[in-house]
Amino acid sequence: MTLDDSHDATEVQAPQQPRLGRKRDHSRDPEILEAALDVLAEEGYDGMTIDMVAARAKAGKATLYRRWPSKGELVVDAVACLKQVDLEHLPDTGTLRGDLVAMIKPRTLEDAERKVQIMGGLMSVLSRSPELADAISAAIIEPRAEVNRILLRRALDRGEISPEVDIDALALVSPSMASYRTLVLKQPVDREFLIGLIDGVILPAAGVRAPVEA
Amino acid sequence: MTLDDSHDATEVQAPQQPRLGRKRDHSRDPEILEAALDVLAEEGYDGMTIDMVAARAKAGKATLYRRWPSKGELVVDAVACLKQVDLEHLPDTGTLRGDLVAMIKPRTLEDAERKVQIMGGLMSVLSRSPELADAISAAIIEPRAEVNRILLRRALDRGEISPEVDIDALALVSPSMASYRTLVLKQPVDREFLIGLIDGVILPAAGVRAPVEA
DNA sequence: CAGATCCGAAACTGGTCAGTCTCGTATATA
DNA sequence: TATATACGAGACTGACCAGTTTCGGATCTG
Repeated sequence: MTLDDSHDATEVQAPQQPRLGRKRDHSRDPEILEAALDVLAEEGYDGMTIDMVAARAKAGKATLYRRWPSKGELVVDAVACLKQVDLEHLPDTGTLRGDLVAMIKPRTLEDAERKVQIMGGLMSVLSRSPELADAISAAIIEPRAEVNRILLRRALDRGEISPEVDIDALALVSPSMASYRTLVLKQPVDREFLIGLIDGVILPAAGVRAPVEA
Repeated sequence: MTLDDSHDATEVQAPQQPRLGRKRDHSRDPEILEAALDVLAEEGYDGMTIDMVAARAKAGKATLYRRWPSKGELVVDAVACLKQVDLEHLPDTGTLRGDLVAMIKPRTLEDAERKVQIMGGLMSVLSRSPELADAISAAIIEPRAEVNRILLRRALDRGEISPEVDIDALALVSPSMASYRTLVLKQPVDREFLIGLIDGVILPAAGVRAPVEA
């Protein structure tokens, strides 16, 4: 949304002639947005300053304001630009447990942790800014839930889990517990934790029979 | 901690002579701390100003600084003053489900919601202030987990759940999902949600047989 | 009533930060 | 080489806010 009518589409990928010179061109937008996300994850919304973002992107503060009218809109854009999980290429191993375990990849864990940190840094602003709340929801919250819904629905179609299971509710178990563990308990969401979550909570709640005795 | 060596113990409950005059006395500490918690829950740490707290407590800003050296310490004190759950008088109905359901009381839900809001408002500051992180942990996070651990341990002793269940992990399901629902999804943690959580997730994960067919 | 104490109100100080503006430079076109 | 554009750097402005100080009034003590 905030993205459509602004600049990204035209400028970010504008080919022009990328000269030999270092990195100027036009449109350093992606670097700036990435810098904003980094600062956001580390400092939170209120702790983030425009100077921090500019410095990290090695850009001038004025450059940021040439592209975004305010800090708030920059952040909304940055969040909206978070790369999405590819819902088309989810693991399909034939079992719910297989799919869930296949989702555990170092790359995915890092990505998820960063998003959770960003979400945490924006937590107290969510109530103040519906725009931002929508951006976060669309970029982080919904996709994560949707992945689980898809895997659970497949398991349901396969007859692996009972039709009485509340898929929508169950899809939120992993995002909830991972966020809480990262933001509140400050503990790592690693493979061990996730396997325990899958075998100890999600599969039993889904009514899958043997929680796998190794 | 930050409480012990300061003032509360002597001033908060100092009887003195509560004269007929309106409400002066000495030690409006409780009102001030309550005001701080209210503002905190509504605005978050960075959104909260000392003037807001003073205004809400109908006190002068100087009065706050006469008692606390900084905003940070005021907040730490306020959080530490949150009234604790009484771990001695938990429901004991004879079944895990009975105990968990008995924990659902309007009073408790309100109290929990406020604490979660406060936690959310402090989320982005947790990394910057270990003191505050400790206060939150001791006042909000640990007690909530401990309640569940106690109920689960009782169920274990009763033989109601299998010894293989990871009680510590399971005790975090409810706090995690309730926090996520409140702070991220902005949906109410009401009786319906909690019953669904108990019957759909916690009891199955605990290995309790019949999830109760009404 | 006289002195001491504590209060709330509000003025004040200093630092920080969002947002603006200027300027010297580097690039791109021609 | 000349012109135009967009950049990074950084000075600047104005608002806001933590923390301090002042002051007039109300209460308690004697």
